[in-house]
Order: sequence, then C-alpha cells, then structure tokens
Amino acid sequence: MALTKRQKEFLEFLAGFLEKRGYSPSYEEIAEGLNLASLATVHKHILALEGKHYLKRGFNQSRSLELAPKYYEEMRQHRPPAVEVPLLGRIAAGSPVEAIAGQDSLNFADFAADPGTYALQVRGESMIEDHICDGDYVLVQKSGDARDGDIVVALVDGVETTLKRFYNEDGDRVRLQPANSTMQPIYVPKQSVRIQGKVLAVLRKY
Amino acid sequence: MALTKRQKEFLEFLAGFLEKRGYSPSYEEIAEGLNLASLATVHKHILALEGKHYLKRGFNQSRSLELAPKYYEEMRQHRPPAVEVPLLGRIAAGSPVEAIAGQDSLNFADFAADPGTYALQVRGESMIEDHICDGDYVLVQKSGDARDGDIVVALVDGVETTLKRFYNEDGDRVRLQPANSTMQPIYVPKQSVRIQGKVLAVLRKY
DNA sequence: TATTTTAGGCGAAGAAAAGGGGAATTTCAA
DNA sequence: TTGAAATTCCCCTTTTCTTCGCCTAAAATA
Repeated sequence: MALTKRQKEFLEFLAGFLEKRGYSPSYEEIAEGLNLASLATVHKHILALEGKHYLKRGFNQSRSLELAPKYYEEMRQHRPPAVEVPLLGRIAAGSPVEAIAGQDSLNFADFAADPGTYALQVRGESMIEDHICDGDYVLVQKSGDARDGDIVVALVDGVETTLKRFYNEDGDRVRLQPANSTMQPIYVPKQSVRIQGKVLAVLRKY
Repeated sequence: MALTKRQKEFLEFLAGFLEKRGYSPSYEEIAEGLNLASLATVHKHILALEGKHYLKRGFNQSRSLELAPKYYEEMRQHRPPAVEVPLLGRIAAGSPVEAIAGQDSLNFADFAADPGTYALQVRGESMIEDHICDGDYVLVQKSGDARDGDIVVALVDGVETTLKRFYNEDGDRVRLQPANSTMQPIYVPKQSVRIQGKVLAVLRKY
C-alpha cells in the first residue's frame, strides 16, 4: 500500500513535529500545519495512514500518534544509498558474542561522508606498530592541519609524501614519527611540511 | 516474459519518480513523463507490467503503483550502490605517492556484496600479531567451512565464540590459533567446532 | 502471401477514490 | 464537572483510475 502525495506530506509534518517537540501534535495543530480547515480531514488522513500501517495511535487518546516501523524502513530505503552491514556484537577470545546496545549496523557511507575523503594503499611497514600493514588502505580526510598524535599524510619539502604520526616540537619544528622502531623520526621545520590529510580509518581486505 | 523497450522505459521512469518523490505518480504524471497523450495508454502499460509481475498496484486506487520484487532482482546488476572514494595511489615512507594503474576507486559495496555479510567489533588483543586490534571491526562472511590459515569466527562446544586462525590438524582435529604469543592455541575435535564465518576485511576508525 | 495477434497509441465518458469542509457528539483526563 | 481533544455524520469538489471504441505498425502464424 503506497502513499499518496498528501499522505506523504502528512507523515513528514508529523515526523518533523515529533522530532522537534518530542510529543504528538493535536488534530488542531496538524490542521494548522497542513492548512486544513476541518479536523474531520485530519482524522481521515490518520485513519488512512493507520490502515496503511504507517502510523499507530490510541483510540480516542489525545496526542497519541506514533510513526510505525514501516515509515522508518521506507525512509531509510529512499534516502541515502547507505551501504551497511549489520553489526552483530563484539567478539573476544573465549567468550560468547556480546550484543551491542544502540548501534546495530555499520554504515560505510559514514566513512566517505566528507566529499574530500580519499583512499591510499599503504606500501611498506613504516606504520606496522600502529597495525597498519603493507597493502592496507587508509581513508584520508583532506585537512590542512593536524593535532599531536594524528596519523597524517604529509608532504615534506614538496617532494616526499609520507604516512606518519604528527607531533609539534619546540622551536617551530614538527616531528613525523614512524610506527616502526627500526626507523627514525623525521624532524623538519613547520614551513617545509604540508599536511595533506588525516587518516580516518584503515581498511584491510583478505 | 521479457520486457519490451517501452516497458523498460516505463519502469525506469517509475523507479526514478518513486526514488525522488517518495510516492507513486498519477497516470497523468506518467503520461507527461513518457510523452503520452492518452491515459488509456498509461493504463495499458500498467496492466501489461502488472501481468508480468514487474509492478503491483491497488485497483482503483490513486497513486498506488509499486515496483515488485522481480524488478529489483532483475535490476540488481544495474545498481551499484556505489559508496566509493577515489583511490589515489600508494604511499610509502620516503617516496612520493605512486599512482595506481587500473583501479582508481575503492568501493565499499564490494565489502558487503554478499547478503550474508556482517560485522563484529573485536574485543581484546588475541589477534594483535595479525594487526587486528581491540575496537577494530571485522567484516565476516557467513560460511560453514574454512581453509587453513583463514581467520574465522568459530563457535566451540556450542558456547564459546572466538576469533582465531583456522588450521586442520592430524586426527580429525582443528587448531584455533590466536595471533598473540602470550596465548595458547586451542586444539579441538572437528565435530565440536562450528565455523560461523570467515573474516573478509578489517576496519578501524580513528 | 494473407491473416491474425500484439505492442503501442489516442480521446472521451464514467466511476470511484482522495481530499476537504461544517457542525454536532462522544471521550477522556484534569 | 468541564473543557480540550477526538470522533462521527453528511455533504461537496477535485483528482485519478477505468473502460470503451478505434487506429497503426510490426511480428507471428496459417
């Protein structure tokens, strides 16, 4: 059972009211919101939408309108091309899977929410102690600056691009710290390093 | 029962309308969208497509057109829900970004391509030497069996669920190997372990 | 090749939903 | 008890769907 134009407007008004005010509107308020002169019309819309299972209500109860699950399902479908997988819980060695309260899916769209996000594939072992391995992908958000401890993509002297942890040092210098005890940190003047982005996430495919 | 050219156009228009507006178009609107002068023609198309099970509708009901499951099945290959980020190249310590030939974007849909894919958040350090850390998410593909060396979600004795590397051993036993030298491998008879899935990917958010 | 079927199309008339209104009535909770 | 809110009844207009002929071209069939 599909929605009509007006019914969709009705639901959107209701969703907005619920969202903003936290409680159900009265018929009077709905009539006002939708430019209707008669409460009978409001009532009819409610009966229709209840019949289509888009909303629930209590009979003869004031301000008892609720959006039904069907509404939310449909809104999720139509809106973002969300690629998501169910997030079932947490797993640890030797214990059953714990369920996670609240969040119940992992949405990839979150990772690419910012239009300036891009990916790089990592070469080498320079971040191995941060558990970023050869072949992993890093999702990088374009950003001109970084805070201490951020993992950044840095352009040094206009030629070398490296993946390192970023730290401010005394005397207008910065330290670019690899996460590999066999490698030395790089100390460079602030002016000769440009932060191209911060690592938001790491992705590894097997 | 295959679609004709015009019928395909019809469905595509309908899908577009539904997607954008969130409700079904009227015959009038369809006629306009497809450059038809008569509502009778629209009606005929609808009857034809209903007969072929590509859409559902309510008799005599306004704006009640819905795409049937058959439509989505058939259009699946046409619909990459493309949440993707550009993949700019490879990065290594001390060298410029190399461009990657061929692949130039990282598509998240690939990770969840199989409908049985789910995510788990990792607790603890038992896979730390495989660079899977506390808090990381693993994407798991449901699968009853595993090959030696796969990282699997295994249910042992019907109670314990663990994340381990899987190896077949002599004598109808399997070894579940943590990637942490402080922890011991588990040896169990094949019958008392059930593989719930294989880890396809690891995801870490900062 | 002649004939029938089918997809696609046009217009207009008729019928049923959907949308809307006014006013009286019932309900519920304060 | 009383007022605010929900429900009902009856009526109206507009929108939308359905049906009935009638047409052409292409495809299938005899």
